[in-house]
Amino acid sequence: MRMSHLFGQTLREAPADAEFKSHQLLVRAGFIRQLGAGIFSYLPLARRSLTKIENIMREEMDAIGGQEMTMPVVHPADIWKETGRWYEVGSEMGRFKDAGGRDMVLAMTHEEVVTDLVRNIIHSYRQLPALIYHIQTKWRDEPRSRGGLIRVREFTMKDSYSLDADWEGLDKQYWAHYQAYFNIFRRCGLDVIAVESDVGMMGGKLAHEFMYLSPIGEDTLVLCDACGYTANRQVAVFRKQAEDADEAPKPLEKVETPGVTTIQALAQFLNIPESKTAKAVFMVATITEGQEDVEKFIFAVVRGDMDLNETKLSNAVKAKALRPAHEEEIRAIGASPGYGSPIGVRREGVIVVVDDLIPASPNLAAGANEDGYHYINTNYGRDYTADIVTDIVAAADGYPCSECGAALRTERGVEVGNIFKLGTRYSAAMNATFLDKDGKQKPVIMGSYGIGSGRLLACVAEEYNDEYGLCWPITVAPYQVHIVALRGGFDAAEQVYADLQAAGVEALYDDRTAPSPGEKFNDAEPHRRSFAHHRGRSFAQAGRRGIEAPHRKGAGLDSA
RNA sequence: CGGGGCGUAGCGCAGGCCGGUAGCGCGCUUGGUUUGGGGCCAAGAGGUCGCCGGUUCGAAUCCGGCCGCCCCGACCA
Repeated sequence: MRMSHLFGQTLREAPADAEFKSHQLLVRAGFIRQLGAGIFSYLPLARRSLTKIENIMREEMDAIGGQEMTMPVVHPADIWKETGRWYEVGSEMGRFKDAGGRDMVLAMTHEEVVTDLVRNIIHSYRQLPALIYHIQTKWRDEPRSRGGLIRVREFTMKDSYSLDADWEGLDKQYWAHYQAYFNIFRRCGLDVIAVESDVGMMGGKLAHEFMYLSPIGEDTLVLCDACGYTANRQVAVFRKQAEDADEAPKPLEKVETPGVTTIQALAQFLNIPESKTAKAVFMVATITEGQEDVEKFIFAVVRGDMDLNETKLSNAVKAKALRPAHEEEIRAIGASPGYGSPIGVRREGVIVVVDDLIPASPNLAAGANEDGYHYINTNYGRDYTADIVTDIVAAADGYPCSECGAALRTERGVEVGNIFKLGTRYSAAMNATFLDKDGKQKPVIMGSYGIGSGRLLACVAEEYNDEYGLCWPITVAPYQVHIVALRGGFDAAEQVYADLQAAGVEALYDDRTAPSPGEKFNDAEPHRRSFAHHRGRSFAQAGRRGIEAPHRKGAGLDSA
């Protein structure tokens, strides 16, 4: 490609609103332009890199038996109504009506379409297992897109779907993806770790996320260096140790605690550790009952020194949405903000969820549902009971690992891929069944697996840059070679460019006559091919010594 | 959705309080000069000052509404 005709422009300054390195550099280097919030155009350079990433994904998918296809971006809402997601997913789903007034959906993922195909095509166990995939545009109306290509609303994703007759088959395809994903990220030059994750709106059984560790990540990961346990904080578990578990229950007592509305203040006031207190957290959950959404007040109790994990709580009550309760709602059930207590609150329309550490923890201080008063020596079972007792606490730095007891550590990460064991959630809902060997109709067992190509590109950019600009791994670089022609060397550069093209090497040739050498070099930097070959006067004079091949971080090809 | 900020040339910004000719740097065009890290000189092109309404003789500037974008939080995977 001749740079004189390359569509795109390098910028000296990044747009003021670009926060992350990857965003700044991708814009400055002429890879992307923003059209609207979370909506980008991908210029020729970016397209080339994306194509390379997508071809790597194709190769790895094909290697585990995948067949590429293409499914539509616009779906009739009917199939989403069949699985219930039309009702379950909120404003994140793009919806509109077609000219005939029919409800339509912009694809946010493709389980429904796959399942519709499956019920029309798969009839017999003889057609299974199968693996299909496509690379297609998705729309997710994130309430808050940000960070350039890291978090966008319109994006392209490689998503694959496994179809099996039995659970062993699903397991096999799941772990095949697990390995294939590591291969894909490694070939793109990106180090990732796999963590156990929440199944979220996919509603499956087992899920892993592939995380690029970076401070810009929006997910918190919980890691154990001793045994290798890794999980998204949303689902991370840890070993719970009760404090004074064998202490005998003491009599319940109401004490005056004026102005003491926080756990910290309470512990200080009573001169006890925070671990000897119980914390009440008030939430309101939207729960689907039949076709209807109802709001339920959630009264959650965790030990005072720990934090509520909203994902765990949300899963425990099967909530579609969860938000903090307003003060009026709290008062309405007979509780008092700052002095909340599970003892003596209204129970109708209220779900009391208690962390499983609480029943093992005797004599905790808690609120008295009366401004200015707390109870001491509350004991679960004797003083109050819950509708649900389960783990609803967030793991944190230093907590003991559930596997080995060593101290856990947290890190930030960006989710670049995920794999889900869906099971029969979609096939059962949409009646996608096959006739098995034993002559029985059974729902197809499914898995779904995604990697966002733009986000992956952004993460690679985030990882591979230096003070001059981007320095792509050769597998992702838009061009393998960058030739800069300087005065006195144009003829030689033309020749090299022709030779490289003839040899099938992807070359970007800066044939522009106007810019000064400094400009051309600087223009080459943010583009950052892995090599820059310069042809100039010195080349004409000194022959091969005029060739320079700077080898920087990210370059992955031996010098020719 | 809550809080905050910003919309003036392709990019980065000034002007706004105190209403009266639309400005700077970079980029772009033309000519000259220069040529190994964004050099220099000269001449140009390019703007419904986000949109709608109001106040006023007169609005980029003051007032109201709306839209868009960014950040923090909530949310989501």
